[in-house]
Amino acid sequence: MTAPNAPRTARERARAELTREIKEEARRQLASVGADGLSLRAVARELGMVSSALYRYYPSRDDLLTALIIDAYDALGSVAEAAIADSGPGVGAGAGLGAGLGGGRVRWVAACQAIRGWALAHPQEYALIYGSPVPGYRAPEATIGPAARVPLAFGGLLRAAFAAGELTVGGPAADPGLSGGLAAQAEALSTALAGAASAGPADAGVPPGVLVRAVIAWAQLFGLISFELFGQFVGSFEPADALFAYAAGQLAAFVGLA
Amino acid sequence: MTAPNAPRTARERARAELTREIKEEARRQLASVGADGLSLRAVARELGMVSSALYRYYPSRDDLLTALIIDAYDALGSVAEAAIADSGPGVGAGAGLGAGLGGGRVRWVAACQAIRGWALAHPQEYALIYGSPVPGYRAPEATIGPAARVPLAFGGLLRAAFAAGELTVGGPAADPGLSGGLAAQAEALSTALAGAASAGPADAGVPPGVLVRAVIAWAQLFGLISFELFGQFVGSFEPADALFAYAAGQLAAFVGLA
DNA sequence: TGTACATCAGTGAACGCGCGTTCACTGATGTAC
DNA sequence: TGTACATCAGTGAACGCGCGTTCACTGATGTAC
Repeated sequence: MTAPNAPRTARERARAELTREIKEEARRQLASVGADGLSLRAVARELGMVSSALYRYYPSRDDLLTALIIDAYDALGSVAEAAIADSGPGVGAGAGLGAGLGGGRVRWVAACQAIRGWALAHPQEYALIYGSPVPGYRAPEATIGPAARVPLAFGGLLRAAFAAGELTVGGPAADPGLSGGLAAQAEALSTALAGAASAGPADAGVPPGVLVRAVIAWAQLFGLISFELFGQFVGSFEPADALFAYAAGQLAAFVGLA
Repeated sequence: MTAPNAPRTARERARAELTREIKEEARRQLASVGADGLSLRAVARELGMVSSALYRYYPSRDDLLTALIIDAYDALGSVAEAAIADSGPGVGAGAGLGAGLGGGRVRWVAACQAIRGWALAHPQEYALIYGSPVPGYRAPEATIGPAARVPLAFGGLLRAAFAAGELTVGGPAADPGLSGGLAAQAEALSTALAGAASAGPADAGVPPGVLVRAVIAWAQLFGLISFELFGQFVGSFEPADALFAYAAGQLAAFVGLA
């Protein structure tokens, strides 16, 4: 049996290609006019077809938007995953700058930098998934999986670091501990993470305290990127490279990555 | 001389009132349809006037939007300022929960909570000023002052805490120090802050390291709020009250407020 | 206090625009025999 | 290999909508004498 999704006939090949081209043109327009300015008619115009023809490929404008959202989540997700994978276990132990740092910390910083890099290169796509919601648009279920890739990547990183003994649990002084409700939420998330990851049942979950801090750090990461992208730093910390590098390191320390 | 801006004639009173009513109706619509859905015609319709009449009050749609943006910044700014002022120096030293906490820390947490509270109560106004930029809209200079109120309030808080000896400078271990460029940016911001505040020339500025951390904390605050508001916590940390309370405390510690 | 003129708020019609979506159609591509 | 039919991509016109903004107008309110 050959690949079941490979297009065979000329018609199928043309359809697959146009479906892709429409999405690419839509992405191009998204980059210049934003999500609300995205128009089927403009996309069709640019592609040299009549607007009604697009309906053979996407049943509505919202479906096209959904495709772009899923693509954006997937792109950012694989960027983060690749950054984590590429700064492998050997890097931290190697010579030079990385010496003395745990692999987990190196991977954490690499992931943060990679995410910021993607956001700066694709601001409108970033805004599409992490900016204010498009009014009247309700994200369908199909976006949930792709949206979870970045948090899952961080979760996997932490699990590995914890297993390797690189996590300083409850490190910083003056940690008042978690309230009951917060601990419960963290526990629920921990088991969800354990279920989603391809981990054996004996694999211990990350302690809830670390998880809570990781969620905070995750939100912070996107807070920094949004501020930079949406212009809150104009006139002070711009360019924000140094600020971001510093913050990424601080965040790693905050979650307990030595 | 009486107040020069007080309306005297019936015409002037009517004009002032309608200018306000238009803005209020626009704010109401903003809350339900978002910034892009805001339409002059709809506002006029709701007010029982003809759309062209609005042009006697606001020269264009963008001017109306600008008025809403300024109002939103001002509302959030005064909420933050009030929270800081109301949790005065005596609070931290009082009995009960606050015992042992510095006034600066109490004020910090109060400001964070107040900002979050306003954002949850006015999500669309929050999105207007801290969400993704409205495409095609360029914020005029008049928004700069109001936009600065929240950062200035935090800045004043830190200056007061520093003067009171409540700031643990360079506290947490493993602080790698600031790179040259980052330190320079922080210094520039510090002098700008000192100039903006109503401080005597002998008033010492907050150390740059603290300032950098404060900026990071500031971005984090809005990262958390945005995640909560824009739905990234759906299904895990929702409600986010406990998470936020914990994070606010951690942030205070991060900037050095004991 | 009364009158003549200037100012200004609000009207209603219109301009010109772009949008998403539907629908009957034509012609090309694919499939079964 | 050839023919008959089914499938599907793309066309072009149209529907119905709402928008921001302009403009000549009327009638009411304010001001100066």
